[in-house]
Amino acid sequence: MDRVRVRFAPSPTGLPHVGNIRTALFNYLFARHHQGTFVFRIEDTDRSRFVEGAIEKLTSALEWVGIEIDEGYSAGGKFGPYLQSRRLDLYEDIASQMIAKGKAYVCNCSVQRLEQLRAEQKKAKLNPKYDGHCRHKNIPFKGLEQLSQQNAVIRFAAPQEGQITYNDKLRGEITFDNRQLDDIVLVKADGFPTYNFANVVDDHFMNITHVMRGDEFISSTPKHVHLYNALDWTAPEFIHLPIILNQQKKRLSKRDGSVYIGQYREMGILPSALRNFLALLGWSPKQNEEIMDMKQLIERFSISGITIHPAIFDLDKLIWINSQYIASLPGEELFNLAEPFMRSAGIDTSDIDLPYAEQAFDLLKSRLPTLQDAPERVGYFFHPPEQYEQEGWEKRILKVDHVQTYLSSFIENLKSLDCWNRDTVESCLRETAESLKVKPSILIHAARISVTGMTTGPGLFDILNLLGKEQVVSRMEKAIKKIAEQV
RNA sequence: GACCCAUUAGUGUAAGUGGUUAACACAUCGGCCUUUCAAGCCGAAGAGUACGGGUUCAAGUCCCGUAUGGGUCACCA
Repeated sequence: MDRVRVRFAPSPTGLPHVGNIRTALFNYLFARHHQGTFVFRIEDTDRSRFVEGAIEKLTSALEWVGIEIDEGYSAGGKFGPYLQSRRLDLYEDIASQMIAKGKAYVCNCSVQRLEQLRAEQKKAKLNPKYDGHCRHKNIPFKGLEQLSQQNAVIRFAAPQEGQITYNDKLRGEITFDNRQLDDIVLVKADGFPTYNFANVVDDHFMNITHVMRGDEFISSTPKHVHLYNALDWTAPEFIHLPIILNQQKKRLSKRDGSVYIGQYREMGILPSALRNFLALLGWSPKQNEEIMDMKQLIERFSISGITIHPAIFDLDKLIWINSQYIASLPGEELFNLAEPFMRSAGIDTSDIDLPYAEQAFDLLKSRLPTLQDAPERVGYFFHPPEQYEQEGWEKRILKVDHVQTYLSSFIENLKSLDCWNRDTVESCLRETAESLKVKPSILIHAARISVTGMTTGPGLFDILNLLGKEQVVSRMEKAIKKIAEQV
């Protein structure tokens, strides 16, 4: 096999979608697995759909999930430019060569005529298809720039009989009847090439060996193969990736919540987790291990593991993967990642002691599905509880006889502690409970909600230890005051 | 409508060229651990492979049909 060269070639028409990045990731993993090259090309041939800033967002989405561009837009390389709108001369050159050889022709059919033609064909229950009206009119080609004045396009003189078969690496041979195919437009009246044309020309000149793209291109691939044949070029290998559907097996849409990469970032999904999840969307490794870092993904990725049925986007699974990654992170790193989420929830982290925050996150990380959950779940390490969880407060405080007495004696005993650590705090609580003749759990639960405002969380002694004597005492005193108000 | 692609427990995926009682993960349920909630560990239940034919000693695996879902038939990509 030649040295692998693959490309990710999105059009800058909107925000980067999970499907886009999944395609990019598969290409990237394949390239890296074979020590090949990952090329990033921008297909901006539709000027009406161009969205300002889209290219930058695409680039940063790739960067965020850890895909490095070896060659292409923003990275450079010897097959550039990698922006199709800057390669117009090339397309013009190839198109005129094709016209000269009778493989393409200028067509000045009006849009109205084409619409009418399609309407009639539809009425007659025929396949909508260009009828070759201009195929033999030999309308002169005066260059791309003249096309709009001529109100004309360039069409491919496609083979009209026989069959075309191409090999899809995953599905095997796929055959189409040439009569089904059309004299597709190669260059539009605005002088820009169509996807079908530019994609073939660029893949050829950029020496692309494998085209890995969404399976919506299965039906248009025979047209591309015809173009390669007409130009006497060798076609690359084709690999069509399954579409991504939602759990209702419908096309993933905005209504499903999040389809754009940026939204996952906002949700507190780690890039490593999203990448891992995306890799599993339409691909499965030979072994059963599902948590894989980039290195492992590259090592294990192979075309034979790609699925051909639709891949279903399972958000629960993504969150599970995310929690696995969060739990495996060192507290310090987790804190850095969570800090923006803490800030936007109104928690001031500017003068937090780093080792302290680190420990807090170490305690919490096995119960943190996403970074977005951090403010709510670790908040009490950064500020006293503003309110107490209603049900828990009733059950663990209001319904417990003499609870104020219990807490008060616990406070007194804690105050007299010389050495404050997890063990001394624990034995202090257990001794207090014993002298009060209550089960330790009564005191534990009451202390937990008093100090954190919550009924769930890490082990109480870890919490008390980290919070420190001063905080613990003042929080419990505050809780006692609140009890007094309510009794 | 025509053409092309797909269809395995609730969900996602595995089962190289057809060959033991269809495997793994998520979710679910139970147990252990424990002050709670998670995590972790152990275990359970759950499909006979969309449906109907056929080929074969033997079929998720090959062939045909039907159903369902999806894609393409643009001067979009």
